[in-house]
Amino acid sequence: MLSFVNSALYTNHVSGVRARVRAEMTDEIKRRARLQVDAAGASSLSLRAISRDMGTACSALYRYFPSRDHLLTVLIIENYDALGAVVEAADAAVPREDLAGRWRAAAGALRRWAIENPADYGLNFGTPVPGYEAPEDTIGPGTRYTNTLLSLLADIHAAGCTTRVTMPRSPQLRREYRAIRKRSGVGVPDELLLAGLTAWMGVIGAVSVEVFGHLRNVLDEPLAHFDAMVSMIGHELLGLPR
Amino acid sequence: MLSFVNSALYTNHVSGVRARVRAEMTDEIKRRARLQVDAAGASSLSLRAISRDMGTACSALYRYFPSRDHLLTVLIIENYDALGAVVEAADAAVPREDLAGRWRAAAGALRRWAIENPADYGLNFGTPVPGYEAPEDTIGPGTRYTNTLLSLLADIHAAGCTTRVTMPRSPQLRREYRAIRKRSGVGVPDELLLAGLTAWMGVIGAVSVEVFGHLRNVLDEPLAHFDAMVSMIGHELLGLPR
DNA sequence: GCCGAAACGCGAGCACCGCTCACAATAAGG
DNA sequence: CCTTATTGTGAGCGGTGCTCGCGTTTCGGC
Repeated sequence: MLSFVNSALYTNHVSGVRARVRAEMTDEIKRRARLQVDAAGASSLSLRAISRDMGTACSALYRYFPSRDHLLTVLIIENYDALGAVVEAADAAVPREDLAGRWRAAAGALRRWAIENPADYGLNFGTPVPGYEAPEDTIGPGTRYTNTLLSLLADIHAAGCTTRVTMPRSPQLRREYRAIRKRSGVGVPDELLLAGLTAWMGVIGAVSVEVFGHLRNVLDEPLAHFDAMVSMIGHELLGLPR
Repeated sequence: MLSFVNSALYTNHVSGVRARVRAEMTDEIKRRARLQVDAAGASSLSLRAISRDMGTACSALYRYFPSRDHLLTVLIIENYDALGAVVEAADAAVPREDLAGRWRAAAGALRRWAIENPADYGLNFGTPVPGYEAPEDTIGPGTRYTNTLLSLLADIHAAGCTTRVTMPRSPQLRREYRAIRKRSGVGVPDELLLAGLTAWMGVIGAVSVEVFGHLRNVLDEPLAHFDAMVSMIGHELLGLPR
């Protein structure tokens, strides 16, 4: 998929009255789209409904977004950015040396954002739209919250925390981890990388299971369990002090 | 939502030619629906397309399924059943006393089913359809694969495996876990329950992250990491022998 | 075997959707 | 001022889920 954001059309010029009203229009469309997604899920986002609410012709919206999927892509990008912002802020609010507190804060912020924006979380972390398949524009912002977790992992390693986790004797897996280190620039040993990936997937799984409704007849108040799980993962897998 | 499966309409009588052709028709609709879901995702399941392929009027399908959502519900129930079957079979194929092997087999079977049926996995474990919200008919079959994991957890406890995991001093969480024990009838201690829930959520998270495409620029071959993670969780959290 | 009742298939139709296109109105810039 | 690019419009195409009245077919009890 081409990066429509930077194409000739759909580009806001830096100056001029027309550019300003165009930006306002774009924001208004996104705002109403987000309302619809939050109210009834991404699958029922309707450009016609937006145009009806705005009092314009439905075809006018295609001057701002080439298709419904592109509008969804913009929402996904903004979601990744918002999630990255809250995770970064939560991490930054804890003293650098309190590694366990930073881990708990980052994981808790991710969960809180998901609980407060379930439709947005579902849009980014749920079932992908069939023909859609994540355009290039999304992978950049998508790494923002994972970068926070990765640099936390690097700090954990730098602080000398030792994992109890051991690596299996798998050359293929060691090659994979080496590639991750190269791409991310985070030089943590294999054992800590395995622990960190497991911690990440555990948090994503816990949040997904809760937000997607699979805990309805299991836990009445999932927050207590989530906190216990995150603390436990930090101590048992990441080697953080209690 | 009412349990339409047992309503006066949509119920197959036990005898008669008409009942048989009705059952065949129902199966044919489900078969083609599953083909559509696997090909293009659940959101693009179209009763009209099914009727076109079958050469019948689209309104005729409503004699068999009251709505598109009810057809999806039936598919979800069958998915839970199929997943439960493969997890049970994988667990049953390992000697009872090989607890670590059973854990690896069950988790691996869940992942394999998800990889082989990504659209079905997304249907059951992904973003829920907005107005939909899991009717009562689904929670029964939905517990089948979790029951396998729960009884495995009970066997782990009965075998005397000791978890390193410790519980936080939270009366609320202990109350929640007591309720889980009561509902499930599995009498494992709080620490093992915390470890087991974490293990379950870790597996769901790992599978979701992979199936939903979030590992594309992270891991080339996620199987090796998944196996390492599952083994590590079994050893470090569930207290299983290596 | 007959006959009323239930189930069935059909086609038209309603309201909605994404998206396209020719056309008119409008604003920007040389 | 006037050309040119941008914007808004409304009709229209093909698609969707779903409803309803109609005629037909089959079942079950008498």
